[in-house]
Amino acid sequence: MAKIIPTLNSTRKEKITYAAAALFRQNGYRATSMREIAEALGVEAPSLYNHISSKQEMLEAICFRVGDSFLSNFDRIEKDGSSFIKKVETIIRFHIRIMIEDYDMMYVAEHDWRYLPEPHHEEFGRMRKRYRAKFSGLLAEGMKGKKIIPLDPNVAVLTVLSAVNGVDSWHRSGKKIDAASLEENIVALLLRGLAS
Amino acid sequence: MAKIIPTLNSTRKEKITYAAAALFRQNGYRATSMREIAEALGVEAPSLYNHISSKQEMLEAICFRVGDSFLSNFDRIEKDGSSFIKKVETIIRFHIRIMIEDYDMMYVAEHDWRYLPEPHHEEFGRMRKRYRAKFSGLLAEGMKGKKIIPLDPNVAVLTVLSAVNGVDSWHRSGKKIDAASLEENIVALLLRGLAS
DNA sequence: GATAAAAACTAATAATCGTTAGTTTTACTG
DNA sequence: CAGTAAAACTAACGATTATTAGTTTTTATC
Repeated sequence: MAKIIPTLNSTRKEKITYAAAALFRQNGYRATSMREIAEALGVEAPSLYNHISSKQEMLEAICFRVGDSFLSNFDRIEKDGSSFIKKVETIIRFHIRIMIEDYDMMYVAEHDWRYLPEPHHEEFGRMRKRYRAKFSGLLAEGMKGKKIIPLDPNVAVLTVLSAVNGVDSWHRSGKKIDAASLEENIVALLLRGLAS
Repeated sequence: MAKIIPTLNSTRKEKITYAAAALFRQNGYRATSMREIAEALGVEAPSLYNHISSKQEMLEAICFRVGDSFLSNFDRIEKDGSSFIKKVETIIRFHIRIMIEDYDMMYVAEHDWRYLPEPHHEEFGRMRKRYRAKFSGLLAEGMKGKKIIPLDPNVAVLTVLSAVNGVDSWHRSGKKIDAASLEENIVALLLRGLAS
């Protein structure tokens, strides 16, 4: 009955994907039914199949959009000519911003990529690994040049990447602090530590 | 046919819960069927119901065991008479150790508590909130006494708690570093920061 | 070795899932 | 306003789910 109205910057397929991402984040991929996605769009479930080919396809679209975004951003920063510590800071800030602005998709890519069907699951796993290796390499370089505390670079990457996921909790708990302060606080903590 | 063998420190019910926790962590609560849990124990699915009353009950047991453990540990540390910064460090180390030693249950409590049935879901949410408030209060106290960098204490807590979840990635990726070094690296990063 | 309790089994339930087939309604194009 | 394509609909499919009922096997006690 009710039609999914396409707009200039959002096709019908994209509208469905966004609605799916929102529900996947709230309830998880496996706990979200096609009927629920359809209901959120004011439509019956089989109608969705005029625009998408499967539930899995939506998850793929979400995960790889996020993954591509991170990889291409990293490459851009790597070549921007800024100082080492500034590069690290820019990468961290990028993570936080994506977490704030594209929360649904970012969250789903992080939590539900394990439900990707098998050629894609392994491919996404490799993407994550490649990203962490790049980041870890950058940190190792900075440690050599004494620009950074000597740590195991792999552990440092895992910890930093997990830390920015703290934005997740911020999203759900009242938001008593604005996005800019949130970003500054996280960056300060990761670069300078707790102890003074 | 095959019986679930109880041992001294692990009743049949606990054995089932552990097996369930392992599978919940690997595949997620909703993606894990009772048949899979039974198969992991060498038994048919309906046999499980001689020991547990539902799938949800297992999730409850897992979540609240973890939650209680964290809260009681925090109270113990709070009263142990050590210095402020040492308390913070001890709490962080406790998180990391639980993450290493009770990985399955910790992971499930963190990721799947949203599937708790409703009186318990809200209760667990309150437990998390209470824990973060305690931790946040401790940090705020340290900031007042200049023992710690001035930050928004709530953001600091969210970031620290998320950071220790980085142990998660360590679990899955080859473990080329031992648990003790892992702990030292994370503690150093959180207390002193990346920049030198 | 008989008896009773514990714990396994088989069979089946109703509910829900993603998806397909076939049809009808809506919206655009001439 | 006729014709066509897009997008909605209803009905139903086979598969899977957690769980129950009822029964048989195993284990422990005397």
